[in-house]
Amino acid sequence: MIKITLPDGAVREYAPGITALEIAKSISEGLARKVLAANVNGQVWDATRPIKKDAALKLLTWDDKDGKTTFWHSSAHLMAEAVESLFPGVKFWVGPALTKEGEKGFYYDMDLGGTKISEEDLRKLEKKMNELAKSGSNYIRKEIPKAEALQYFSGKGDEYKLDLLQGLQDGEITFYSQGNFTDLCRGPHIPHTGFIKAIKLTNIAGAYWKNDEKNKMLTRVYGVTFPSQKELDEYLLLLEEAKKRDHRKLGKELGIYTMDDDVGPGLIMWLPNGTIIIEELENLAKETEHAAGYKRVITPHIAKESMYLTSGHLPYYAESMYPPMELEGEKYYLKSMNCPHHHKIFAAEPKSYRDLPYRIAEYGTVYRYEQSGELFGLMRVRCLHMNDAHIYCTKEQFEAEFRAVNEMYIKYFKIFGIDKYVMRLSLHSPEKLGQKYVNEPELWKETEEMVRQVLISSEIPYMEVQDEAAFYGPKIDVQIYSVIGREFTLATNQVDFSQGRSFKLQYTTADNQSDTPLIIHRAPLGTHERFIGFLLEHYAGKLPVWLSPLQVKILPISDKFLDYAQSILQKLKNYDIRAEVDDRQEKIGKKIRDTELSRVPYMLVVGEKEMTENKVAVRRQGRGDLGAKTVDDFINEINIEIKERTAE
RNA sequence: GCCGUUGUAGCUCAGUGGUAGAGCACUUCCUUGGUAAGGAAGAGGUCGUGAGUUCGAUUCUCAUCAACGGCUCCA
Repeated sequence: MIKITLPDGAVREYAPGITALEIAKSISEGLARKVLAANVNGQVWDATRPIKKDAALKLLTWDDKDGKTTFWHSSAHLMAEAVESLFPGVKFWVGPALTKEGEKGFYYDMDLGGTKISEEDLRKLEKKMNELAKSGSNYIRKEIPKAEALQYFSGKGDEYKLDLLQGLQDGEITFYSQGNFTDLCRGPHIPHTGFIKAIKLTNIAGAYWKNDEKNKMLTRVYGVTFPSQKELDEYLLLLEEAKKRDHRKLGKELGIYTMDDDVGPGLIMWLPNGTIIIEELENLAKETEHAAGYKRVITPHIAKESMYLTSGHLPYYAESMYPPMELEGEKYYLKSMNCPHHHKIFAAEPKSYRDLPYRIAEYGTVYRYEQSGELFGLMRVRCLHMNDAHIYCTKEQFEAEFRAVNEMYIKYFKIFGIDKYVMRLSLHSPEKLGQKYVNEPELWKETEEMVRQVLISSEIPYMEVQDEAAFYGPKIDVQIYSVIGREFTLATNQVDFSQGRSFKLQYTTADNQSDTPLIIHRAPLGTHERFIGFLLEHYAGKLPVWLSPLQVKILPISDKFLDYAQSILQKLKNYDIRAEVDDRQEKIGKKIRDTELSRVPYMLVVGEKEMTENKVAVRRQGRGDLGAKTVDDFINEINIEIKERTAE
């Protein structure tokens, strides 16, 4: 007999070779009907795989992350079976479940050999999958010797699976079959296809083989499945809801920004409403930076080629810059970063250690030639306005400065109520030294450790990622997700041990020597484009009062009270409160509805009663009637909310 | 840049080988109405752009631009 330890600590004895599914049955039939897979000694297994030795066992159902992953991976196999029956001769690459935060479903990459697949085909495939699922075929695991596996796939002329086999050792190769479909697969799988009750193939996309753009492009079909139609419906509804929060939709609805074919792709024009948001953000940045000892500077949008040779941008990042324009025999580039200009400002006057840390800030406009397929609303654009600053400091000052920058992030995030983010320590890749990264192996190690120590001692939770550093040094990135699940770097705090030397930046030390400062590049508010895109989604368009382009709408009950409404408008304007009167000849219900939908935070309803008492009936967007107040009381309260930048 | 889809009024969308339609928004008039849609009339589009097929193209074909969904990329 073998001992099986369950998650609650209970130990049960079974005959060797028992499966997780049989164990589930021994506990309860109901449980057995839900088991998708099993965690055996920390590894996810088929629920139908015999357990031969003592083990810790956790039964996995739809409620477990690993249960879902197994379910979706098995769904990918089911889809492959359907594809093979509709498109004979198709060759498959890999078909994993989606595992990233917030993602649901699976895909399968395939080579259809020139056949194009359409939306219509997806519907046919769904139908086929439903048929196959109903048959309830078991997923059958088989261990196969490598030689036999090689023979099988070379017989089929399947170069993709042969390629996968190359990386596998004899003895670790398994095939899985269900119905008429057999695939090289590590597994695990759910017991049978009958679990898959609701199927939706979501889209067709191209994907480079092995994620390398030099390779052939395969066809990728995405799909999502659920154990019940209800869950699929809920999921689709959720997607619809997310679309409503998409910053591109909100940006249009709220009159934040526009783009135009004649201006060019990725070039944002900020409408008056968007410009108000920008001005408020810049005011916040100015106040914060002023308090933290930064000085503001302004630099031009272009510079000569020679500066970008010095900075290292041209050798490392020419492809991401707009091509140069030639004037008077010189090449000029649109700037893709502000740092070189700022370095020149540092160098403009001799510096001593007494001048350090030297902190200069600018909402700098930069231009980046992003690939056309990468552009994405406000989140990925070609002209952006960075909340940029550079701190030039000594090695001794570095830690305190770097820490202060992190603290500034956190202060900002509090204001915006941003609590879902990931701090990412972005490190270099040693094998890319001299290509993607400046070739200074020792300095890389040293500064990476320095940054890590700041994070650890500040007790900031973070994750480490290789090959995400800037070319001049490691950085801390703050990662966020758009409503449709795309990941972006919102803010960044970077160390630069390289450009100070490239630009021959110097300061005089206390013992009258010369030294090169370390540089911190930081952008806690990222760029206006990405930050406002993020804020629109974060607040679902309901911006806090201090950021709202229009803060108050005055709604007279009828024309008779227009004068009174105008007098209130004047008072609000005296306090720089952004307000308008709705002077349309509409009923109050209509005015309220329209104002609610346009997400103006405060509505002031004024009629006979309010006019005689010199009051306003206050209504808060999304919350309804708050009752009557005197105009002065209302002004005092909203002023506090604006000045304190209250989060909601 | 690559694969795929889409492109009709300010917005959301319908439609057709014989030069276009709805709802909302807009304008005017009636209505002066107390907390999420009062009524009527009107104006508004060379159907993304260019070329081809055709007696005739917004509709079919090709090219091009842009947007969208992915891939690659993201200093």
